[in-house]
Amino acid sequence: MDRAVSRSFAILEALARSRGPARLSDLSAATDLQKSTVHRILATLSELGYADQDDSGRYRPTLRSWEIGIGVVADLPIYRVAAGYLHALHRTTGETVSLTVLSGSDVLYLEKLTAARPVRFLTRVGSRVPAPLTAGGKAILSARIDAPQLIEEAAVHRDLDVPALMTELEECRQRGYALSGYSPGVTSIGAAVAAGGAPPEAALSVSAPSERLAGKKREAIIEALLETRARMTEALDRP
Amino acid sequence: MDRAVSRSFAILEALARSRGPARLSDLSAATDLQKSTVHRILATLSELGYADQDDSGRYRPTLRSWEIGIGVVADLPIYRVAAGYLHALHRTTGETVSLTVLSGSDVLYLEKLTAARPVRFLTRVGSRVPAPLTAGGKAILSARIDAPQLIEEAAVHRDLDVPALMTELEECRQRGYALSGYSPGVTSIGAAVAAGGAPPEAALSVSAPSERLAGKKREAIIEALLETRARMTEALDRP
DNA sequence: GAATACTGTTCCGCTCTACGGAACAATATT
DNA sequence: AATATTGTTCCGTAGAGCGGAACAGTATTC
Repeated sequence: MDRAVSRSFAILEALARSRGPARLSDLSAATDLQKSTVHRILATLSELGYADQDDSGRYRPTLRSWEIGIGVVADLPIYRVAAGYLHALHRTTGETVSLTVLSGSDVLYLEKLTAARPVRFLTRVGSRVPAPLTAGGKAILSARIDAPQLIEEAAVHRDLDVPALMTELEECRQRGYALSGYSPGVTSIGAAVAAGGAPPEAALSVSAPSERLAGKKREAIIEALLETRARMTEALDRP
Repeated sequence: MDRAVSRSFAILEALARSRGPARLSDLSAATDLQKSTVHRILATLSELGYADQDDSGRYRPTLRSWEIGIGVVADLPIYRVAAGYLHALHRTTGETVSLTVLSGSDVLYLEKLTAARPVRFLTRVGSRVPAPLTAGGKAILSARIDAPQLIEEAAVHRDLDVPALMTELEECRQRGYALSGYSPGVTSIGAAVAAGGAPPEAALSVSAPSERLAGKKREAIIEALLETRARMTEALDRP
């Protein structure tokens, strides 16, 4: 475990986490590293183009890490294929649609198209939410009942009741989609997307204020969601 | 210049650049580093959550760098403020709108809302294009005539005629917006956005097939663009 | 199916890098 | 003016990281 490498990423992460420019001393405190060490590594990061120093001596991260990261997602088959379907789903439903992927016990928001009448949403693209709390996460997990340790870990992570979650996931599996409402007043409907026969890693979801997701409209949205999921899965399997 | 740190980023970049999973030997060749060195650093990167190894032994970057990067852009005032204005501009014009920032001699595409009737576009979010070739880049540079070395460097970088570029930029400055058509058949109109009296770093632009950008519609788009720029600048200056 | 050419991985002695405490100059704060 | 910050530099020393070679496993080849 290369120490300097590990430390450099710790510093970069601390730099990105700090809103606005960060001071050397703060970074030193945040990472629990000697000032001289942080200084030297920051010099290296600056030389590599990952950090910058303003006139007052404070440091900020550059867009370099973003460039790399965006290249990584752009290379994901799911992401590449999803764009068109997300837009279509957004257009037909008129509501907020999201693309999420499973990352450990969390779900990661890869893309989101916000409704014209937007929901008070806490999540933004790039944010993590515990999988069992979201419609997309439940949809993915429900297709993974064959891997109970995964679900158990996700549940324990959040002090959730494992048997209760299991039965809910089983319902989701039979129904073909998952429901969620961890943000009060907001309901989400999610469906998992699998590629090439492998267990699903991603999910599509539609979110809206609960009162807009009732009756006929709700049925229409579920139908559009499942239809989109089917066509997207097909597109992913097509080489 | 910490060697291991520098090397670790070189490896991570090579990993991100390689489309699909990368083999150790290829990374070793690409970075011109000993196999054992690459192996050790990859082990570190994996432990830190930046890389992953599949069953066949090949390595892929994780979404970790993306998470960090997206946090960095989300923290940019320009990015945070822009979202709403981009959508509005997209709605009124019906065409592709982009938000770019200057990065060295290039322009970096931060955000893009694609038209329903999309243009055959080469650029995607996260890509770099030499500033003097784009409407947004010209718009930014035209507001920087006070810093000729910046413009000169950008021009030389691309073997462009410096005096010619200078006169064009001067025209842009007087007109208030920049034009560009480096992709054949596609015209873009760009306007620079400045914050807090500082020289502009970012630009808004509208792109469409040249034939759609003529006559009255062209005038309307320019008006909408300049109006949006004005309101966005105002919003940026409001604390 | 044996032989070859790759993989990724492990080992280990030597070198030099990265470390961290202390002193530094330059600002803020009191 | 005095004090407490800041970021920066210096340098002797410990040990981290290096790289060559040998390793085991898997495709490829003949």
